[in-house]
Amino acid sequence: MSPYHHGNLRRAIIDAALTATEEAGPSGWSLRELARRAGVSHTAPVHHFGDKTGVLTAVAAEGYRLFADALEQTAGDFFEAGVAYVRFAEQNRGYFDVMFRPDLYRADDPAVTAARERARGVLVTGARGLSPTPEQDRAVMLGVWSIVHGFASLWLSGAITESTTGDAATTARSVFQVMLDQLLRNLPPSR
Amino acid sequence: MSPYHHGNLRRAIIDAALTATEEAGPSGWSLRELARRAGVSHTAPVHHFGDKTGVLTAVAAEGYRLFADALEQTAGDFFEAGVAYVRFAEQNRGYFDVMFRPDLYRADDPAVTAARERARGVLVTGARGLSPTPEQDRAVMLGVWSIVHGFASLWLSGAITESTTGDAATTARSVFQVMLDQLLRNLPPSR
DNA sequence: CTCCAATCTTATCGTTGGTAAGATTGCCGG
DNA sequence: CCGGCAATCTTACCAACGATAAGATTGGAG
Repeated sequence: MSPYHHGNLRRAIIDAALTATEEAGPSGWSLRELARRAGVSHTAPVHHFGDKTGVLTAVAAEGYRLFADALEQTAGDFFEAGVAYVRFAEQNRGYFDVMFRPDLYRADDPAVTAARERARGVLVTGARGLSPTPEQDRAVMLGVWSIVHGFASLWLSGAITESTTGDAATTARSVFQVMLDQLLRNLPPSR
Repeated sequence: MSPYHHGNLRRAIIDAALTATEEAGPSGWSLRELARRAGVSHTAPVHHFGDKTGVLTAVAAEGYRLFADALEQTAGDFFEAGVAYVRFAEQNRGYFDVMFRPDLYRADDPAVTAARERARGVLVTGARGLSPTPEQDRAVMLGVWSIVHGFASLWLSGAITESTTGDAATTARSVFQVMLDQLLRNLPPSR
């Protein structure tokens, strides 16, 4: 029937973790359940991930890679980077729900930190020159990050969805417009 | 030695859940461990909470009550309500880490929804009249909520702490100042 | 003082994460 | 073509977990 060797078990387990996370959250599934979904014994994933934390670490690493890709593709348009942030969260909540829960995985994993820093870079460079004074660069960066991340988090937790029609990106656009309008318009000419 | 009846097991279990959550996150402890910390058998909590989800529901309910209290005490000063939001998250992360993870508890619990709506009320009424036009009231409310919640979340996840000296409230103050400055200053006179 | 209801314990079950030891198979060097 | 090694997967097992059932203890109302 099914061959002894799965073929691409690593991929299958990660995919199973993603769909399971979308269905019941990162704490709503067991490693054994992922193995069942992949059609292997419950210890087969050990060889690829070590333990359950390893699976979540792999999900986080892959998530941050895709996340950084999505942000970088907005190339320069800082407003759209914010929208992309929210869109990623909505369309990839399996990744997102794990990524920002560092207590669930090994946050110091090299693959994770590398991709995370890449994503962070888009925010940092994008916020540079957005603030009235250079001293406030950091505050603006944190502010923009906060509003974007906060909206995405609230959306995923269902706090916003309830009383809203349309997708997250559309709603986010109108919110960011009001909140960042003056900030984006009042750019000092020299910076 | 220890009496058959604990005295106030419900309180003891909730407190144990809070400290355990602060130490290892809401998924980092077992119901049996809480019972051990309280010095009772591992099934004693059942009578008070039903199951593990019941404990987390009780934590969330109590958290939202304290949260609403903290927000309401800022009475009118919307800026300080935002700071109080962040301060609550920092000083009560045991509660906060559970509250905004509705997949962990029964989010439709009456006690939870009541206190949550009370907290939400502070935000909604505070944001009213803050936007340039009445049509944008909702967008501003979501925006302010997003930035405040986002900052608190990022702080707790350790994303901000790294490169910052001082407590969360101080940093939040400087961030909110930059981001909400113009919004708070440009209030239309009539509203 | 009695009895009932609240509270807590012991016993047990199926499931989980993790480890150890062994079976299967792809594949590389000869 | 093939021998053997390393990667991959399995079965067997363990302690811990969440949950349920049945029974023991105790405080308090009448």
